[in-house]
Formats: sequence, C-alpha cells, structure tokens
Amino acid sequence: MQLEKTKRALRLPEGSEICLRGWVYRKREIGKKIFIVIRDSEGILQTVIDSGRVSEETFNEALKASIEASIEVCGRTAREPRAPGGVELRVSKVKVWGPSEDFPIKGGEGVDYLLDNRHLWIRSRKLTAVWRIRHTTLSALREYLINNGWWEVSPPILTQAAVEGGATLFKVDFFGKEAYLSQSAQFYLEALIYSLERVWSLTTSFRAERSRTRRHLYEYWHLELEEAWAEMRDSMKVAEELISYAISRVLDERLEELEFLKRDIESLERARKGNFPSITYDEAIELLRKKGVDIKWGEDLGADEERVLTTYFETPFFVTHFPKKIKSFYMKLDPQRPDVVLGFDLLAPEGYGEIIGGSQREDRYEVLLNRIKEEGLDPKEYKWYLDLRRYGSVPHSGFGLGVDRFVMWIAGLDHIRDSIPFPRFRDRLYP
RNA sequence: GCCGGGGUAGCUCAGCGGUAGAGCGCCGGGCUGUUAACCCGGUGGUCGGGGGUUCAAAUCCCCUCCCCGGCGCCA
Repeated sequence: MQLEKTKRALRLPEGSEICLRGWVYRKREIGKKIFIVIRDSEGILQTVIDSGRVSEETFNEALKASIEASIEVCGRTAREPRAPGGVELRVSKVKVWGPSEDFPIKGGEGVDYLLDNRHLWIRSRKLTAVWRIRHTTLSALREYLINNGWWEVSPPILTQAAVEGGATLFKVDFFGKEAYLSQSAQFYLEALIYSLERVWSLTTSFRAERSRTRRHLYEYWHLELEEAWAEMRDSMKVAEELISYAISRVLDERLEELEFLKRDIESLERARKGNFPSITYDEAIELLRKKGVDIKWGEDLGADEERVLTTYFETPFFVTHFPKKIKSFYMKLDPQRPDVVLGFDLLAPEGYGEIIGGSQREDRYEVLLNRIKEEGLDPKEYKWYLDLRRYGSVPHSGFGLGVDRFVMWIAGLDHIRDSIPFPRFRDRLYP
C-alpha cells in the first residue's frame, strides 16, 4: 500500500488503499469504535478503527495509541460527511512507532507554561502554520535578491566594535579579549560593496537591550543589504519591491495557513501592489499635530506616534529625513538641509510598526570623522570603517529588515515570540 | 531601566483572617459515528520562597524570586 500525506489523501479517489504516518492529534473511544485524528506536516485526517472490521490485536494496538504517539495506519479512504474535511480512513492495520506518555499540553494552558514546553508546543497546528509562512517568506526574500543581481555574502557574528553605541551588545570572551555578538552586518556589507557592488546577508543579530515589548527579540533574523552607487530613493525602491514580492508569494502559496490563523487578508492584498506612500519626518510631525498629538520637532517618533500615523495609511509607508540628532552617525546628511539625514524607516500598518530601517551612508571622509567625534565616539574604534572613505569612496545606501517582525505582521501574530520556534527574549533561554 | 497586573491541585482559576475549592486533565467503568464526545465513580496541594503580626495567615505587613501587559531602545 502507498504511503501518503494527509492533505493528498483528502483528494484521492474513494476507496484508495493507503498508509499514513503521523501523530495522534485527537482520539475518541466510543464503545467498539475508535476515532483517531492523525496529524502530519501537511494537515490532519480522521481515521476510524472499527472492532467489527479489524482483528482484536489491531484494535488493542489502536487503544495504545495515546495523544501524540507516532503511528502508522493503513486502510481505505471513504467520503464521510461526518469527518472533518469530508474524508476519513477506514483502518485495517495500526502500528504504534513511538508511544506517548501523557502529553503535557491539552489546550487552555497559559503563556508561561507553553513557553516552558516550547519544544512540544512547536508541533501545534497554529505554530506549524507560522513555520510554513515563515519558510515561504524567507524563500521569497532570497529569491527576489538572487533574481535581481544581488550577491549573498557572509559577514562575521563575532565582532570587535559596535555599529551603534556600545550599551546594547552581548559580550563574549574571545580568549581573554572582549568580543561582541554582532548587532548588524552593515559595516561589513559596506566594505563588501567595493568588490561586489550589491550585497546582502541574512544573519542573526543580537541586541542586549532589556526590552519589554511584544516586538523585540534579543536574537533576531536580520536581512541586510547594501548597494554601491545608490541614493536613498534607490534603496527605498528595493525595499518596496522586496516587501511586496514576499507578500505576494505568501498570498499565492500560503493562503490556507493564513486562513487557519484567521488572518485578515485585506491589508496584505493592498501591500502586494507596492506603491508605498512616503512622508518626511516634518510631514509626520505636522500630521501628528493635526491629530492633537503634543510633539516637538526633533523628538523621536514613539509607539503612540506610530500608531496615530498608521491611521493615515492602509499599506506600509516610509518616513524619511529624520533630524540627525535622533539617528546614527553613519547616515548621510542631507546636502540641502544639514540638520536632517537621508534615512528612512518602513512602518507596517495595523500597529506592527517599524520593519525596515535604512539610509544613504555618509561617504565623505571628513564629514564622517566629524560625525563620529560629535557623537562622542572614538575614531580609533572606527578605523577600518573610515578607511572605506579613503580608497575610492562611492555614494551608497542600504537597509536592514527585521525578518521576525515581518513574519509577525504577515501572519497577524500578536507577539513576535510566535514568529520563531525558539524565541530568545525576556530572560528566556530554555528550551 | 520605569509603570501596572499576577504567582493557590498536572493545567486554567475562585477563595482574601477561622477545617483548602471548582472546571478541565489523569485513572477505572459504560457506550458501534465521535467532532475540545458524553455519562458514572475515583485521584489530586510545601497556597512561589523567607521573615514578621495574630489565639489563628492562602488571606494583613516586610524582604526576595519568577511570570504577564505597557513605555523606552530598535528591526
């Protein structure tokens, strides 16, 4: 008999003889019949073991198949309106591969308990749907870049210095020297454009900031890219195409999973079309004041401000030209207005907030050196980074995408922890 | 780091000075079409930890640990 997957089995002709391998998702014993709903990587399917039609030995084997036991069942498919999905498997043979002790997750458990049992909870149907959406998202992001002439490179994770400030780095012992886990590959990508011009990397980034929000991880997946000869607007165009392409692929390939998660598709359908609006920081301040928000020019946009701005747009939108005081030293100053930088954020709608941060980089040696000094940083720490402006500097721009946040928005999750199988956040290191 | 909420049975919670409770789970029994099956019976506790007040503390006070939500930081 043919080994099948649950999802395919639903579409086979009635009476097909097949075997299924999977895990016991639900089990109901009614008198002389046992209903076992089997779960595999594709979905679920109800199976029936009827004591009148199988040997006593087979029936007893089915009795042993407790929740989450791994089993193999063989039988004949049958249309059955009473079964979920309209098809069930009438079983002739049962084999328990790995029995299961009393499974700790029954339904109704709290957040803390589920996180302590994350290694078991990740097999839930909800999280499985997220993993599938995450896979397609990652695959689409890569595909876009590969098909559009971007070179994938591999920057280091162990680094010597900070990209932005030093307070938020995880320190590790590098044989007696202090080393840090990378919080961004940006500087390394900037170095690599002199060889490959358009480069990207997908790595974990680390931020040792004790965040208490639903949008922060200490260890997160960071897609970064950097392009030579590109101005800020060029980079924004790439961001828009990249995001809308990935959303489009997820809508095409993961509709079932989005529906299972009860995701409202409307917002994604609008985003797949691109054409993200763009406003300047100045315009953002103006819009906020119109809505009665008390904010002065020069103040950073916080969560409350982002929420208000979101009400103006139904797609992701850009905010550009921030005051230089609230942004990093490496962002290029606007030649027309040296009090603002050529930086941009991309904010997702529905309250999901910033998913991309990028900028044109300062490519003039003297200006960059002065900016480093202005920020009270030590130029010696940035020696090699400054060198890049001494040997054939070019205008260049780039950005970083928070992959987990992006997945969180696509899947409509209410917490970033569920966008990744084993989240590192708060004080959680187990499992 | 700051503000707020909370730790009581395996799980979710009620009880808030006077003999520790419910639902679910689990175990046993019944049932040949269940959908988180149902019905009957059974099982279940350092009331997060330490100290104090009191005749008496899960309950009041102090210290401490842990969890959740929000802000800040950002992606």
